[in-house]
Amino acid sequence: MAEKLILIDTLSVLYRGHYAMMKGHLKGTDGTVTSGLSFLLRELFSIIDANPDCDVAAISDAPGPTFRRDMFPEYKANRPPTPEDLRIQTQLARELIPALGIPFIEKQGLEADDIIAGFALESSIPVLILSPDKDLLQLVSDNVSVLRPGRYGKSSTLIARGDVAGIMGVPAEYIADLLAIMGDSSDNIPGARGIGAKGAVKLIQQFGSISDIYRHLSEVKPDSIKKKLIDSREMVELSLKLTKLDLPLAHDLRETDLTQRDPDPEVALPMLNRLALSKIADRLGLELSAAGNQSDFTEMFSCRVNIVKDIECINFPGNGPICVDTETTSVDPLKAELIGFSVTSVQDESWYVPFADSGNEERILSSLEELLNSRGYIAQNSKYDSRVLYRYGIRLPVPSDDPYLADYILRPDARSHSLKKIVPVWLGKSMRTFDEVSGGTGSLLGVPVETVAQYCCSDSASTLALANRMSLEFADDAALEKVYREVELPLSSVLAGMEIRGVGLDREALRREGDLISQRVFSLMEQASEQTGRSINLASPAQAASMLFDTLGLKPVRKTSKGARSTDMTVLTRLRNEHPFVETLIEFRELSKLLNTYVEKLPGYVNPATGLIHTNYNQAVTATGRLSSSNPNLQNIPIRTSRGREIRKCFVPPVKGHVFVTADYSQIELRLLAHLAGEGVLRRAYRENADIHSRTAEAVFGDASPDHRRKAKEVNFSIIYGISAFGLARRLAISRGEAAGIISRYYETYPEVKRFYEEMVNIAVENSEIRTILGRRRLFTGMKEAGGNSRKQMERAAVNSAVQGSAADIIKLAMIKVEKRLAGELPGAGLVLQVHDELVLTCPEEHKIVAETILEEEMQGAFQLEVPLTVETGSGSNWLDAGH
DNA sequence: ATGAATGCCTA
DNA sequence: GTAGGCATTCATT
Repeated sequence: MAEKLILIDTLSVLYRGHYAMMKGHLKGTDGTVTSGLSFLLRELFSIIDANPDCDVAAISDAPGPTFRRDMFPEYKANRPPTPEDLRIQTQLARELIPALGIPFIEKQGLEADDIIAGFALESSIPVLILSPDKDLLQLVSDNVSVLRPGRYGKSSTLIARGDVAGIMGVPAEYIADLLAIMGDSSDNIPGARGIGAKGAVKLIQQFGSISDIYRHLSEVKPDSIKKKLIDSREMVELSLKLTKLDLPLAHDLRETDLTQRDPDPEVALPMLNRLALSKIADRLGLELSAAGNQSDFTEMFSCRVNIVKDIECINFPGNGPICVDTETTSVDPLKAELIGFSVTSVQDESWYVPFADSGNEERILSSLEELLNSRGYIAQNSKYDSRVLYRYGIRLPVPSDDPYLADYILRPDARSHSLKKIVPVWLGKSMRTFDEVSGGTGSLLGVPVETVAQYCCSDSASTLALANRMSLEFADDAALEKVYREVELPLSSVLAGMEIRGVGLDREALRREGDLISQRVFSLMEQASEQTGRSINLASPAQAASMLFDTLGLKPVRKTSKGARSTDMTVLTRLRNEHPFVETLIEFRELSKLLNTYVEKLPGYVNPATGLIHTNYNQAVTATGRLSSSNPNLQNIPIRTSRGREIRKCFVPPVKGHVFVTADYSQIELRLLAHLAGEGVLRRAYRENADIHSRTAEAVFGDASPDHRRKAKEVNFSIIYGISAFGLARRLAISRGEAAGIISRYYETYPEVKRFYEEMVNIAVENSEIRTILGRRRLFTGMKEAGGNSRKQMERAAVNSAVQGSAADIIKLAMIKVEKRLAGELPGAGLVLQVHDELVLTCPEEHKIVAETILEEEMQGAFQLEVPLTVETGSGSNWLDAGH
């Protein structure tokens, strides 16, 4: 007797896969589109792999009419004909699936849903249904779960009894009722006219089933809903017959043998071959006849696995750092519960320690902390593990290696630096994915400990192997190795600390500000309809364009990249005096941005356990070496407008009695330009502590009037972005000719800047890379071949990378130095925020002067340049007041 | 539900 | 003109 019955909603999965994979447009050797089929087979075998002892049936709709059509002729009547690509794939599935040894079932007059329901309801063993379709959620029970296939590389989700209400709003037994009320346009199920998903959920939550609702019709609250229910009664009851899956299993199907059989290579191989589905063939151990198909098969990474209760008494071979990998319940380090971990000390031997419910948690943790601190440690994306372990009381030193960061330094152009991606690159082996091991459930909790141990040990063993392999790669590039070992590795500990400390959010103040802003937003919406005489969704750029250029007759200024008439800020600014509605739209845009992005989103990021916001600093995403911040992004908190500043005010120190101390580099990128370009005039100006924008204004315009100084400031910034006459013209709202004149006068004033620009372009072309002041690389390939705008764009990026990347290097050095000093001199203080040229720390109020001094000294002294680095500091009880 | 398009916040 | 993250709309899935 099998342990589990797996039912595949074949066509739904195939359809979903076909659409989800459209981009790839997988094709067989004869051009047959296979996106959906390939997705279906992948999902199917990944479930089978995860459930070794299971019965399986691939269920399909039979062609031809169904009993539902007899009952309701319009059923599924509004469907467009199946696209040809899909029709072919369904036919292929009919032939291929049985040949692969998977029972394939369809029956005239029945839909797949009915057959699945029949099997599921009568099964005596647990049932797992693979389907993206929400209709089938009505079958979920203690015995039946639904697995939704992952979309676009995301992992699949397992929906068990307790999960349905969370997803759909009502428990499984009411799903059919829910669908019958809300209707379904794709199946042409009518439902109650005028009641949508939200209304239907509300009704069911309040009254229960459809018959309950109609029994209590008099109690239904808004009369409008009551009337809709009365009007649609017949349709709703008919709809329920269509949505409800309660047919008993047909007799002839009851006898079907659902055990898996051996594949039939005679039929399957030629098909797989023709369709170029070699991965599927590999999986089945079938050998494809065509030559060359084996070459993409790589050996799986493997290691010896020991499952142990504790590591206390183990003598780990060697004396180098220990490689560790944790398995947890979440990718979010604040939610993650430790399931277990593995340690590897040499080569390919690993120890796995199950942690959760071990009954021995304290001893395990203390022995792990002792081991990692005495020998040093290595981990893939160590910041994650160190944050998880921090919550268990473990304090870790700076990691000795982290292949995630090493790969970012060695292969800055790689899209992902994840373990699964880099192991094949560096070690030539492939890795089992998390999804495969979790059986697509997204969780390791139900997975046998032996499997988890194997997976976890492979991770830590491969991480150690990577560290060793990648160390060799650094050997002939001392500068690059320094960036990795002396900047990125120590910085990862600094960032972990910053994320752990978090920042406070004054939710009360934020809510008050939000109330003010939304009041104003409402009145702007009214104002808009008065000004234009029509109703309009101000949030829609398309509607805004139609209003401005069709209804109000204003002249379009510019096209968007896709040819639509642009309505962005630069356009609206020019149209400002043409019609009062423009001003209304501008203010609406500002305020709705603040509301949607900050006021309404930030409170959701406050961690319930700490009461603080813990952002994530990503250390391996940007092209230039900068950090980025996400969930939430704290590097784009408003500051320019007065209402924006009110939001910044709501950020407060994480500890009572503390203040924020901020420090930012003054014009660090322009100073770096002076340094890197060796531009004597600029250098002298900075050494004399001159007002650089005024100097530029005098040189370029002949005087430093406020307007000329402002323009000169823009010009100085433009240089850093890789100047172009076109861009500067747009920025300053002047003609391209005038902009070109300004640029040439700029270059006459600072000739070395022009030379520097050309030098950077040359280096990028010749070496296919640009390096920062510390030697960090960014690759520029194909510049020789590129022409026109694409070449120009690469040139600007190359110049900017040298400057922006070097600034990133320097502030990273400063962060490491600041944290070190704080740890020694002001324990209790610590960095909390970095915004590219600004650092923010938190410290007790009485230490703010010392803290300012430390920030200033360490930031100024982070790296010696030919020009001074200057820093402006401030302190206060919120982020706005701490700035200046 | 997803991704492209558009737009806007930061340095 | 550089570098990011993330919001909504809208069409397509």
